[in-house]
Amino acid sequence: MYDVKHLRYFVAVATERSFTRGAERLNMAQPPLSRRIHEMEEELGTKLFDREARPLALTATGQLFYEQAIQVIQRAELSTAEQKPATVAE
Amino acid sequence: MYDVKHLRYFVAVATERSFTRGAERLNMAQPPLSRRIHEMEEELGTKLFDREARPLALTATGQLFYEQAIQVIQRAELSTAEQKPATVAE
DNA sequence: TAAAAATACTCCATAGGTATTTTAT
DNA sequence: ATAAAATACCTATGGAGTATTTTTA
Repeated sequence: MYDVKHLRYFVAVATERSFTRGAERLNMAQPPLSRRIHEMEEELGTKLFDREARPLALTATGQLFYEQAIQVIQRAELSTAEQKPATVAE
Repeated sequence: MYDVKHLRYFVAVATERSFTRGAERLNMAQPPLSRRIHEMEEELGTKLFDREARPLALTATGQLFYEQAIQVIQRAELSTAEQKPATVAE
């Protein structure tokens, strides 16, 4: 997984427990969001969501991945944030 | 900065202190690498490299960014690695 | 003047949109 | 029957390549 944007997609779906509402939150259409998640699952070789469940649920792997995704996103946000205020280093 | 791949590009140039050698290390051409770094700089609104210096040097901001980039990359590597050992939670 | 980096294009792959169908309740 | 997710198709943007032109030491 190389694109932090995709991690945000995953987190949106996980948070909303819905592709439709996740897409709304992300201001994008549902089909491309579903596809992105599918491709992430293929890339990882494992399901992130249990689509049988109602409402949509994370698999055990999905839950692990969720924790990790949050951390990568936070790390990435920090790193950009810290550049902005010309925090000129020593 | 959303693409971890781009962070790797940056790290390659910073490590090699050269766009040309960074591109070699990444098995890509020099021009697109230069462009990506430029776009990162634009996005951040600040220079990451001092191109006057030779060998090529990181700016103070670039050094800060380097530390952060390393951490994001490591975090991202960990998070994918941890999925693989298939806890294939159904 | 020789190296390294920057431009100027061209091309293609990826990602997103819309319309529609399928699937589960 | 309905609501949500998946599929099909189309388009657009971004990223990479090659060729070439600056740049600067």
